[in-house]
Amino acid sequence: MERLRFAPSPTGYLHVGGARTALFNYLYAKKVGGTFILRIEDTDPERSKPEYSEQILRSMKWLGLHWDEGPYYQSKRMERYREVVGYLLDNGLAYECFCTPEELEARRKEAQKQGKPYKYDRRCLYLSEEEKEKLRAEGRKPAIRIKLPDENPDREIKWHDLVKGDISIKISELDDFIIVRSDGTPTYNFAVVVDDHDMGVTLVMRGEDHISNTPKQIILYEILGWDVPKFAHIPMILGEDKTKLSKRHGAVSVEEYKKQGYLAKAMFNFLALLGASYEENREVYEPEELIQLFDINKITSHPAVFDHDKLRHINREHLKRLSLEELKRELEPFMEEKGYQWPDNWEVVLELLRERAYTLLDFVDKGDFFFTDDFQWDEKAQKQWEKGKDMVPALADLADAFEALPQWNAENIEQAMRDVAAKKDFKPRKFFPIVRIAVSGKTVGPSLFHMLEAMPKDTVVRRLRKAASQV
RNA sequence: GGCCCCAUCGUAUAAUGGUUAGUAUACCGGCCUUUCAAGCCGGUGGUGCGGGUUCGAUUCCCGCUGGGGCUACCA
Repeated sequence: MERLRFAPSPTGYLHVGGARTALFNYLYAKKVGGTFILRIEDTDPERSKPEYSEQILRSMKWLGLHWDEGPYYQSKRMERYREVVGYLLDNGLAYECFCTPEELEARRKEAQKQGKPYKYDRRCLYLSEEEKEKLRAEGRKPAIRIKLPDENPDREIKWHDLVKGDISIKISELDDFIIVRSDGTPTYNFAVVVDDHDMGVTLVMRGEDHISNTPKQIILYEILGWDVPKFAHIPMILGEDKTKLSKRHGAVSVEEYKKQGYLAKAMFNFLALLGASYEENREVYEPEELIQLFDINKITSHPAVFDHDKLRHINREHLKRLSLEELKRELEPFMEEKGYQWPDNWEVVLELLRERAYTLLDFVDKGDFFFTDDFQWDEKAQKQWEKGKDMVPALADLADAFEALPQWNAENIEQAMRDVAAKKDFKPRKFFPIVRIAVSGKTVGPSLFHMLEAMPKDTVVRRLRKAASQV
């Protein structure tokens, strides 16, 4: 039975990179009937914030990344870490280090200045009890370092990465890294090993930025005599400029995309296909399909640029697939935000609007005139209106014609419009856009006759009269 | 600087030791339409460079270049 985990640190919102890592773990676990564990890595008291944990959990739920176990919090497992450290210390596998961060930083800088690679020099490994007591008396609080095996510096730490293939690094590249801070809290490389072991994790799937941590962790497993899990490192997500995706690239948190009107399903779909593909000629999938299709061997080994255009396209496709009831439900928060009310014929309106909507936000932006009299005229509409000023008075005639219609339907509407245009000697293609602007404030939108049909007659007449009087 | 990872149209990807190097998106053009979309049709655009191996490399090997990651008492 495979056990996987997603282990975010609550130092910020869930961003799309983390979401994709979580997604791949989720897909893998679901595909093989394994367990998906959620663990919050909050060992850094400086940077971890509870509100971020909440935010991350919320984003994961929204995306449909449901975990089977957890969330576990590392901050609640301190006793266990102490226990393991005790074992390491008692057996001479780790040792206290009294060097301060400042001293270490200075040595690092010095080494850099001389162009030498920096490694901790193990000076504290050889401290006598008296010396340690003296340092303690000075008020120094020791950190704890792991003692790396040093019998063969040429020895290579290697593993077969499920995404990257064979990776190896000489043990001499590593140094005695800190596993417990002087305040007693464990560091990432230590806590992660203890947790993954305790939680029975069989496959560690995480971002590529963790590759260099992997050898350290493998050594820890070895020193502790524990089984080493499988590893899979998935490539980073990059921004348009091909550097690691970050805030300066614009929207990066899952929450933001939700606010911008993206469907959870679409995000799920897009992320699952970012750095993987399953069938030619197809890219729109339901989450269940992606679970069935998931194959870790299909994940590419190079980083991928986050393409907003593609996301928009995928979102549009999912928007089209929704039933009108589902669509209405998704739209509810956006309508509420704007203070809009649903018209009785909301189905007709949504049908008209969704043909050119990329996001949920488009419905309330591009379709504002369906929901309120207080809609905005966009810039193009203003300009075109100015150019067609001479036709504006005719809108009053059109209002009269509309009022006289026995039946408010597209055919009658079209006929009335053509009649008025003919009577005034206007070309339909010149006159119709003016009508559109008068009732919607836009130059583009749904089929005009059907759009008008979908609006209450009195609203249309009112807007035409108001516009006509603006000359 | 050191270590590690990576390299196919702008982007995401497919493919094979021999193909007209495919698909999607984006872009451009046409049809359609009152407009914008959608749809249909068509188009521009790619194997980073240099060596090998080979009858033949985009594919395999090496080097280079380029990009990315890590280099913390962050995760």
